[in-house]
Amino acid sequence: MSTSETSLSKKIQSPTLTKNQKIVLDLLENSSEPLKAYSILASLQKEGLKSPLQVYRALDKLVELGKIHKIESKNSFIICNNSNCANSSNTVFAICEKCENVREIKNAQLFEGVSQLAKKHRLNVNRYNLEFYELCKNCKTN
Amino acid sequence: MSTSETSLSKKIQSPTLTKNQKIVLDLLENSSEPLKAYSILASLQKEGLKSPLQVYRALDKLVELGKIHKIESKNSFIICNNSNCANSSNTVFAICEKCENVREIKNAQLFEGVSQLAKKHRLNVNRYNLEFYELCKNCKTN
DNA sequence: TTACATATGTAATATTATAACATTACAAAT
DNA sequence: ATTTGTAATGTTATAATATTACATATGTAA
Repeated sequence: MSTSETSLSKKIQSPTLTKNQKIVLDLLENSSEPLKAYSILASLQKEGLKSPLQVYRALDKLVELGKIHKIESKNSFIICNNSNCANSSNTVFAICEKCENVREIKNAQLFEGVSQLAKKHRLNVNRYNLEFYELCKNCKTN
Repeated sequence: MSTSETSLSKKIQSPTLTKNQKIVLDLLENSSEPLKAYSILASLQKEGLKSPLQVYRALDKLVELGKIHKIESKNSFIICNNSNCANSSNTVFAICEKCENVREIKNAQLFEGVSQLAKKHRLNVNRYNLEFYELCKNCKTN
């Protein structure tokens, strides 16, 4: 093993995920919609998950790492599709008022705009969570 | 009874609250912080409330009327201190990351700013909920 | 009066989340 | 190689939050 490899093999910002974290992240990555903790548990029982706590612990960690987000108003979790999140941890979602569909909005200008607004109003904000309620395309046409 | 009185005595936008709604609103009005449903229940048992459902029903109605707001990330409810809410139903909160203190921000320009941002980014937003995470004054000095 | 919508009371239960505690895995330091 | 510390795990039990279901009452408009 070369010395150079050892010094580089340790990635600074992203610790390797543990088994439970990996399978939970995997499930969310392959889901088209936010999932709830107990539904994750049900789906992953065949992979060995046995208790809610195992799920919640994995979820907590993944949120902390910015790999997923919690949709607070729905008690559910969604994969992060935004490379910025690991850094800023700000989130913007559009939630359909009818079908409850959720999509994360990743628009650097919008992010920045909200931050600027906060600054302008003398708010010393570490991070924020913005939930826009709309009528999604599908629901609008139907 | 004069005819004029009958025609005016019915206020358009604010139905009279029922007993349960009134006592829940009262409690929130006199609270310096957001309250949780079951803590409201405990506080109001002497007033006759007996079941969670009575509390949740009153809360739902009050939220619908814009008299209170739900802080989604904390499962708690806070009195609305913003005369705009009945109309716009947009909400902006500043939440302390340390002590969990919550204050509602009522700044028409900020409200409008966020709406403008949404519009600018082609989002057709009915209403929004914005939660700013900060370190509050108290926590900052300590 | 009838009919309707809305609110109520009550019990049971569903859903979401955490506490407590014993154990294991792994990496860093010696 | 062993010790030590931190984080993750497994498991049981339970706490906290929220809703379903159903019977009854109340207010209001036709």
